[in-house]
Amino acid sequence: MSDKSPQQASQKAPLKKGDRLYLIDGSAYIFRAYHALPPLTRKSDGAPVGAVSGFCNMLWKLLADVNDDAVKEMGTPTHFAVIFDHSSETFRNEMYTEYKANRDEPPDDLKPQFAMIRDAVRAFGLPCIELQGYEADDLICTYARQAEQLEAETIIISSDKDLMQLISEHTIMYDTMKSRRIGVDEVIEKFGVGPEKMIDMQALIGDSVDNVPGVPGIGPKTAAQLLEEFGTLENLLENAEAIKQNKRRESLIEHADNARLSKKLVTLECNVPIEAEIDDFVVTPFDHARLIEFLEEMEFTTLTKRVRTKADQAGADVPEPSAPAAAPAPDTKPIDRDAYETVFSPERLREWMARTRERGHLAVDTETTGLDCMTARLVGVCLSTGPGEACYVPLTHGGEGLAFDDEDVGKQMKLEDALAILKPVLEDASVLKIGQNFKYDMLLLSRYGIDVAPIDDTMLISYALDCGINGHGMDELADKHLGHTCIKFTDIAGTGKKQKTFDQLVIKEAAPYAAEDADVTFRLWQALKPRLVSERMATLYATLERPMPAVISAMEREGVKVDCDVLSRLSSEFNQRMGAHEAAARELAGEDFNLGSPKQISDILFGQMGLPGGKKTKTGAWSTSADVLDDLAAQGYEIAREIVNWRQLSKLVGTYTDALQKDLNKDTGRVHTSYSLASTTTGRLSSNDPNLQNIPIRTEDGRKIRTAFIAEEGNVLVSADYSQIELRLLAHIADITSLKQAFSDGVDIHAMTASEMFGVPIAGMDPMVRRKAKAINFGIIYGISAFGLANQLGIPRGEAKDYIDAYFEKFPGIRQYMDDTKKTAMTHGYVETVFGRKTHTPNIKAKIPAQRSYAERQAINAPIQGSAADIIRRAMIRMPYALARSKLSARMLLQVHDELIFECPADQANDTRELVKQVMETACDPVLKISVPLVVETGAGLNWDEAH
DNA sequence: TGGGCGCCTCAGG
DNA sequence: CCTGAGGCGCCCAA
Repeated sequence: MSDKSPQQASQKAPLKKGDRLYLIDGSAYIFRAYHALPPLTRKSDGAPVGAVSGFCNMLWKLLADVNDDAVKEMGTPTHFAVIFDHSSETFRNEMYTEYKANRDEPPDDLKPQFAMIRDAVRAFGLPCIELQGYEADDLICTYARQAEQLEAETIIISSDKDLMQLISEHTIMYDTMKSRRIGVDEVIEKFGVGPEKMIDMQALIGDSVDNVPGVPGIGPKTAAQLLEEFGTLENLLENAEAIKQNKRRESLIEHADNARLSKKLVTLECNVPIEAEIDDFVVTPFDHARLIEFLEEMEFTTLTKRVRTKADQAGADVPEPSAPAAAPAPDTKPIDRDAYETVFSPERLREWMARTRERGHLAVDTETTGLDCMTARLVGVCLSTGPGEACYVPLTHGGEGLAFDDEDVGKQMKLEDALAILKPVLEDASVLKIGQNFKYDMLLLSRYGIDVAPIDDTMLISYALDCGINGHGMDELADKHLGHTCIKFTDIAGTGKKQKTFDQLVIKEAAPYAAEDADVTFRLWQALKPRLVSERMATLYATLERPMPAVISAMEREGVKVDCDVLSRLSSEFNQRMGAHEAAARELAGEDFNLGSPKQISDILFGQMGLPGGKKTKTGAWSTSADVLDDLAAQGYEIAREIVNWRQLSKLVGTYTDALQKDLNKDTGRVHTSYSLASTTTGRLSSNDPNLQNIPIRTEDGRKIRTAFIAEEGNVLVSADYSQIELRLLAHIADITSLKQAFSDGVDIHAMTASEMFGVPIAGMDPMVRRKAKAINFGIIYGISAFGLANQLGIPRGEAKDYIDAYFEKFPGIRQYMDDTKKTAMTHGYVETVFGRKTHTPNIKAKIPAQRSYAERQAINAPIQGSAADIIRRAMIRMPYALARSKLSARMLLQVHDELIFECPADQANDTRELVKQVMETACDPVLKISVPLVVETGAGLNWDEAH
């Protein structure tokens, strides 16, 4: 054993005589569990988890079940570690390239489980041991031999015969699947020789699976007989001449070298340069909360229950683990910008990757030439393996001709070299990648051929925890959680027209800024991730947040095809008509003015022309909004009509027909919006650059814009939208029997509301009456106020109040729901959706009544809007998998709150519509039963207008 | 002169 | 109620 300083040693528990060291052969277990256990998938997202489940059950039994056969027989572990193979290449390949060469790739539904199993080990608070270039067996050998010298008992959990050479008086194996102990006697019984002869035995018989040659014609029986007679392999080979049987003798002589090589291959290395020591493996009390978080995330309900029961018995703090001792509070060094390394050589980068694999996690941040990740180029990569352990890897600084002098530019490693080193780690299922707004980096890296997985996103963790309390940008989070002020990008790159892109920065100056981002991201992860458990948001995060970056970045990268010619034609049509309105308005005003300026309009109308003003704006000016101008137009003031018409067209040109053409990506010929995953307080997404969630539909002119969104040749657009989802959720959440019945019967919900409120029959109903009821239904969802409804319907406040009263009279359950929701917000400070997403409502206790009412309306709206958002998220997360399973090549392109747009080959339109509908309608299954049917309507067409 | 920012208005759900 | 975008107009710095 290497010697350690006393301080370090005192924190450990040295292995001593009589202690029991359990070593799990993790890699072998994974394969066996995968094949032996029935396939099991996680309900929420269909991820395969069978092997993980088996693994967790085994760990739990060994560590916590006093009645477990193995533990009863072997005794409770004092030290415990799980050992994994690191990669397929080991030192054995250097002496024999064919070694394990015919191993197949693990099956697709096993691969993702490797990472999960490592997560499981960590969740159990156990060390996860692996080392580059060595097999798990070598590490096990090294540790077992060390334990042997200390006369401790070693229990190797495996049934691999390669490990049988380790068996001795103090070292045994245990096969948990067969509940079978394998000691010296068992080896002799099975192979006819003792464990000390196992190496020679294997060298003779070989192993076809691992490509160990052995000696042809010699099997276990013969080998045992020969070893019995000659003692050792070497002795046997030297005296092979003496063997009587012709075949056997000749084969041994001919293949003596193979036998010797085989011996080397099967001999385990017991002097591996280990990094973790046995003393570190001491079993410590469970962090039940951490384990439960993981198990819940995996949706292992039975085991979760078991652990909970045990935790309760032990009086453990679940779900509120608070004791500082329990919380992993690593002594975090303060942020030091000068301490970061700038990585120039592939060798150094490889070393960072080696450290990453040891840690099992890596914070990643990319630096690029711009904010649009569909056009930006990669400039550098920032990495952090732990707090303060960060580096910057500059790659393409000074890209296109140097506008400055930077001696470091020439030292940068080649982009493709760096990517080749990074890719295996970024894609390694056993290394967790951590990012802040990771969707951006993932999309960028996907353009460079790297699919980052698995991931955590600090922005989304913050969103799950603190929605409604603060924003979720890195600078704000760093300030709040780390008390650290980040360097702003504009501080180093300047601002405005002269702002530099990242590649134009001097590396020495850029590096601290860049590396800091990765460091901060890592520290934020440390600060925020444990809260998911203690605040019981782990499942929400795992099911509704964590999967989003991958799904959304795929959509963004896909983009949607836009026909520029259609947009141009519309632009000129609208411009022409605007000209006519503008001329008419000026004629009527008798002077020139800017129709785009509310201030000038107000001056003309309410000043010079003396028209009656309606509403005032927040700042006290007369409003010129559309409904005010509509009123004036209705009173016969033509100028108001002209202004309204001009404005509408101006909006369409400025925001859509002209603007969208600029958003066309030159490489793809498509428009790629960006979805913001954490900018709403309800769980909705928002779309920007350009916003494709507010493409007009309500007016005829506006709808023409939708005809410019088209499908690729031979394809169609498929649209699928939830019908009335928010009202349905209101009926479910507030538990309104009559509403639920109406939805089950499939009646016209607004007409039904009108009929109830005003006592008129549905058949032959006045459309105006229905319109009122519809406005009220929407008002209810928004946490109605008489003021708002009056505004909406253009009726006096008193009348609006009468309607609301009539509504509450007919649906008393809704008033009840509203009161209850306000109460919840008051007592808890938050409201939540059907899936447990929280929106915090800090203003609910505001002194100012207007502020408080506003907060109350938010509180009423958030659970409804948010539940709908959760449901469509679930559908989106499942969609890629569902499409693939149905062998459909449809791509999901857009989300507009209750609608999803796909593009698919024309001949798959019907199948796609059917599948999409099915997935969306069953999105709540199986965790939640909604008491109203969710109905999805679909359409298909050559453009978005036709598809809708 | 030009960048930054608040305001108003309006597109969608 | 939840959003994002564009234009205007004001303020401030260079």
